[in-house]
Amino acid sequence: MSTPFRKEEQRVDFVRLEENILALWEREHTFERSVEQRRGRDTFVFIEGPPTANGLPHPGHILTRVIKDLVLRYKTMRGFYVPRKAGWDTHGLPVEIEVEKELGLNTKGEIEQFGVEEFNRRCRESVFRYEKEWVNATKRVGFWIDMDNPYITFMNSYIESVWWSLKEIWKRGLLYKGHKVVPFCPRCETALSTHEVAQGYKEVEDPSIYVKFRLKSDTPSDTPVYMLAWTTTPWTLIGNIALAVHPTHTYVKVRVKEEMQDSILILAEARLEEALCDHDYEVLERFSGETLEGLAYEPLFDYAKITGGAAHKVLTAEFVSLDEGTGVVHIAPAFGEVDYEICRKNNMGFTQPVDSEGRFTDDVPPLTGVFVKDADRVIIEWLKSRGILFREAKYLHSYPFCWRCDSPLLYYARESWFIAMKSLRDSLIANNEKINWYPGHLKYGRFGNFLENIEDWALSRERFWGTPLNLWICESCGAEYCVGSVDELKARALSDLPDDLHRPYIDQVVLRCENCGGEMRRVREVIDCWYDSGSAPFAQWHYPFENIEEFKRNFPADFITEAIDQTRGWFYSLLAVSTAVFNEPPYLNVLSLGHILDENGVKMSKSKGNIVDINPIFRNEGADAMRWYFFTAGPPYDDIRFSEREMRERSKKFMNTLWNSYFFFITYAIIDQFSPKKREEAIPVDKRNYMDRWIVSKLNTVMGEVIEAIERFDIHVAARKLEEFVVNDLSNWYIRRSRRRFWIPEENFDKECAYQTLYEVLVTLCMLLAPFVPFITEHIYQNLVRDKDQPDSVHLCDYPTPVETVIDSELEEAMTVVIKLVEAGRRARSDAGIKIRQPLREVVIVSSNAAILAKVRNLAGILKDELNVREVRLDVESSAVSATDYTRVDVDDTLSLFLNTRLDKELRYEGLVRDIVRRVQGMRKDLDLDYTAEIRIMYDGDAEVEEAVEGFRDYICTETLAAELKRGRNDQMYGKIWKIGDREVYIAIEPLN
RNA sequence: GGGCUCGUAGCUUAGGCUGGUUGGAGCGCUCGGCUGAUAACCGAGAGGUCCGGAGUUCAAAUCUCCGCGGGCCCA
Repeated sequence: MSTPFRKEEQRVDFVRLEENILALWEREHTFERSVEQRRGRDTFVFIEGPPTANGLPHPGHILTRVIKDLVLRYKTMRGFYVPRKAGWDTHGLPVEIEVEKELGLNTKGEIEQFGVEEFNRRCRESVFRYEKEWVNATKRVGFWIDMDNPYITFMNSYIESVWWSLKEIWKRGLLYKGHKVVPFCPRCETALSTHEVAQGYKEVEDPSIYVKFRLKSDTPSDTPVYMLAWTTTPWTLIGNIALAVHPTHTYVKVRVKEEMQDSILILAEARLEEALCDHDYEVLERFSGETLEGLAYEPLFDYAKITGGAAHKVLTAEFVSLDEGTGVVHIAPAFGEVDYEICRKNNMGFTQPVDSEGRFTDDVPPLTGVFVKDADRVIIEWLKSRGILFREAKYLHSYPFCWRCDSPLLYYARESWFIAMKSLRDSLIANNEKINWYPGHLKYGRFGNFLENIEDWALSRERFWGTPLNLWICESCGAEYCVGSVDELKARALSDLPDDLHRPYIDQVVLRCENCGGEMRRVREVIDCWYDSGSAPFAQWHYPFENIEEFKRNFPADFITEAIDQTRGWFYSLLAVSTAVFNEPPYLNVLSLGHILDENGVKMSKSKGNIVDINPIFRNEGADAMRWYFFTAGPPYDDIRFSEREMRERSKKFMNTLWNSYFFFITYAIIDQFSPKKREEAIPVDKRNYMDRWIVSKLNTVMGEVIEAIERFDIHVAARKLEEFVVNDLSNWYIRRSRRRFWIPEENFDKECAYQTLYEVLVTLCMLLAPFVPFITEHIYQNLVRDKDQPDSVHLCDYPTPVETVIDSELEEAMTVVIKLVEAGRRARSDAGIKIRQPLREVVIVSSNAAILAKVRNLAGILKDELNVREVRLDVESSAVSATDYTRVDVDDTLSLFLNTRLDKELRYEGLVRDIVRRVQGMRKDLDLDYTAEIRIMYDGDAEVEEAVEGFRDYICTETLAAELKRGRNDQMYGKIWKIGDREVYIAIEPLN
């Protein structure tokens, strides 16, 4: 009879193993089959958060991918149908910036000169370049996802779905045009993302001026009263629309001595000292800020063309700070986001005296064409000459500069299209109610708070590479039309449609205005790429133009996961789009992951140069090692400090132990030609010995705990339970305690039980571990399971579920007690200075708790073996144990162990013999003998040695596979003189053949 | 500046919701032991202001507040 198992190397090359498994999966289409075989079952819907393909994948991306993979493999094994469509986020400024760098372009003007057509072609190309790296890493790490049919946000079909959804929003009147204040680089003529802004802060000195705004009064002859405001950007005064004070803080009216004359000023009481500096003053009145509300003041300049509302009034606002300035804030809606907001809330007007290059427009004749920062000096002089500059100083603060060209950024209002998310606030909150967040605090914490204070979504971007905003405006009558599909566009276009819906082609498409018959042209903007990815639930299906049923079956998603920074990113954009279009939550469970930090707990970033390269890890440690490290390092929702050393140690221990357990089995199963039985032919678990019953029971208990933990996304808990089982329960206890059962040469029932048990445990363990470490488990499974009736991949198996009938908690508890007693016994030996090899007469277990004693009684054999004692005695009280002969160790209040440490001649001889056997075994190993090789032994020593050896002759021969054992010396053999205790023993061996 | 979150031995961490024996474990270190699956394992030891401070309480790593530090998001 031939063995069904293939031999294994004791030291395995995990990297090569993984490469072989990758090839196997490829060859056998294992992934596709794992999905297909569940078709018709309940669907577990997952949406892949499309990676932004503008850089190489780093460890954080890998973490996200393996967590996704774990959950999806697990759900598949649990019987769900889990299709997985890959996705690529391909639009957006980051892609454009990469291309700009390559081409050496800096401004939008330069891009237009270069040609939008070619520019966008390169953007499209660059995205594919990075995609390759992603595909490789994704495959290598074992993330099973369908990358042959991905959704790609730049595809016409995707764009068409996005257009459709925007039209739905437009039809509901939720799409409007407004202004948005953005950080803007006047030289590059482009808005910067907050991320880019954050890169460019510098300490600079700016002017700090205190300006007097004269309040209007009914009688012009009155002594003028001024509001004293403070600003560090004098040029923005041209755009002043209002002043703001805090509603509840105390303000004062003071008489202040100035060089020429006294003046009456109003400012916050708390700012008096600092703002008035050395000036003498006299407080005339005190009042709260709200008394000032609505007062009108004289404009500083009359240049501004103000549209859409009132101007030059005092407003109240909570954001007014008393930490600096005067407590009176100058408000210019064109140059500050809070400024813009407060004006809008109070129906104030708007004025924009600056053009897109940061120069004053024709509206400001003396300054026309002057760059705003250069106007500061001029404006200060004007104010001074008019006597309304109260004070001038310098102010040191950090201010953002363009990371690319180093120009100071301007906060600058640009026209922008918005989605009125504020009006959907209640729906957003209601939909959030239906979502389970992991970790739970996000639901009402970071995310919930964000929804409570939601702002309208500034949707448009004045850029090139993005989904074109599908709005056409009539040149004659100003009518606005949102195109919701390609067909619609075709029907109204005056020319043929381009093959590509991107700029610049789409900009050529002119529509006939239904209103006046005039020509409609598209607005120039593209849309925020967050809207693209937020549309994934339907746009990946090209809904509603295709796959209507497919979409309905896959909405809402059961599960998504990304890193925590996506809370206001994709997690939000999904909810926002879905709420606006369907008024449904787009996902029901969301797992937010922590970030991967470097070894020192600092975020990995390009600029810090601390990004760990994952490719060497794949080459040296392998994917399973990395996966296991990520799964066990801590809760998935906490940050992980990535340490390669830690990763190696953590995974080595687990992977090696798992491998060695398997290797042990394979080695002996081949020797014994063990072949696995079908379930119905196997020896029933309850007929097997207690160790077998224990490990099976433990396995099933752990199984339950693992499933429970994964369902809660406590992946670290599940992984650690499994690791503990493999290392402690299986390897270090079950196999170590049971190995002699495998060494018995002849066939017997107990050995069969041991083989069957270890076999079953290993196979089941592979299934339990398959979602975590898919490579090694597949490899082991491939060798262990050869039956044609069984699935031919571990990933095609059902996830094991606990069998209640084999769980024996009594036995598990008993074993726990026994393990504690073994530890106590070892300690007693250590305390008494007697090594384990020396047999002892007895150990006495004393407990007042009869139930505990009963448990120990059944497993007393283990104590005998582990503690190397002849007898185990149980007693309810310790009085029968004499103090002199026994070493006592307490396990707890109710359980103690007494080790009899008295040695007689017989025990000493046995100890001596054991030492000799141990030396012989070591020498066999020195000679690299096969486990089954027979040997001849020569020994020499004093009379006691001879007496001991002769007394245990059979024992020695059996243990060392010796056919001959003689006293004497032989220089031809491999010999050594050993020091055992305080005597010398000569031992020599040679193999027989 | 604001919100959320994390902060336990040299390192990685359990426990924290539900306050209550001497705060567990792994790696590393020292000593001793064991070893024919296991560069593995076992025993002992050194190593902790549980980030700091205040409060609640008979009792705080745990609950509350205020700081400090890391992270994320937002200003």
